[in-house]
Amino acid sequence: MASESPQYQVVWLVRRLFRSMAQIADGYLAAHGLSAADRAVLEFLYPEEALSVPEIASRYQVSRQHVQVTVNALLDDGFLEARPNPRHKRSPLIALTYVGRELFRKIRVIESDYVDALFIDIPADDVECTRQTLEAIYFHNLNQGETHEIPET
Amino acid sequence: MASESPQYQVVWLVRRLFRSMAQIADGYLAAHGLSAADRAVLEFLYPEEALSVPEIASRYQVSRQHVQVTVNALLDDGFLEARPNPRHKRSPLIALTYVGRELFRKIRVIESDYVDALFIDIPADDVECTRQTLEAIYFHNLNQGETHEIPET
DNA sequence: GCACATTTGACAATTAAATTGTCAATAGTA
DNA sequence: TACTATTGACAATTTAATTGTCAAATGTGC
Repeated sequence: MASESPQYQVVWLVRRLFRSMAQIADGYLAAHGLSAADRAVLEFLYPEEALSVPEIASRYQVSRQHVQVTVNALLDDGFLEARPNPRHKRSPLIALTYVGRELFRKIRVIESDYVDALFIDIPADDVECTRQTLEAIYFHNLNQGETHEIPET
Repeated sequence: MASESPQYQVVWLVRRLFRSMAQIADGYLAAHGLSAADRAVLEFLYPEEALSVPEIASRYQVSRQHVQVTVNALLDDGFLEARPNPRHKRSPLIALTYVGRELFRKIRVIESDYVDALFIDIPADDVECTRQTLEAIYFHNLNQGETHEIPET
């Protein structure tokens, strides 16, 4: 790694960071009966978003069918509810229930403890610089690959 | 996302970036008959590293058995070779063959094109700041979770 | 309105990455 | 030398996700 360009090292770190963060996340998510896919769906709907299944799928960049299964399970668990969709009579809008919103809030509290520990000695300026850089790369990356709707940051 | 702390946004971006980068990588890797796991193993050994399977597993943070299968396939393909291990007579050191090294070099050329495009308008200072920040977080993350050997950056 | 291509939800089969479990052989170690 | 731990091989399982298919319903062009 010593000889790699700083750009490549950033990419390398994103890959490794994702893996080790995912490993930690799996732990506390499993403790609440959730998978990473469940968490992603809840996040897209938090706090007050109402989206159809195909809309969630295009944001999450996974197949419609996979999101459908995930959403159906979360509906059964009472974390999500289906509301009439003014734009598509067949495809209801999916939104968090009160219970689902509280669940995700609890997840986020757990996560903010981890995140705080992670960033404990990083100056605010560096965090902001990193945020902007990654955001710029993220948009570039989207344009290289498939385009899809982007949540506002 | 508008209301999230910049720290949380960095974590969010790492997750999303990983996903969309992995999607692009899968394309050119599959074109060379490789999986992401194959690539990871080649990367750990590139250019001249010689590690036993259990050592690779602990760096890659996946199960020994999974790495074994991956390594065995790459041995069959002629991209890796087994060398006698002075420290463990049972567990050979795995290293790249000439063909394997050239293959990974080719992969890296493809990747550097993507990486260059990604960072095209990012100032060098910002890249360096991002690199340092992610590296610091990566080390924090490791200390929170399971400890393992870390490749020098 | 009416015909038609598209979208959607449900269901099934499949793929791929990875984990877990087991076991015999062998290696390091007390 | 005896004993515990590590290793490679193999198998079964888990999980996330894709792909394919279909009928019903929907939106759209005319």
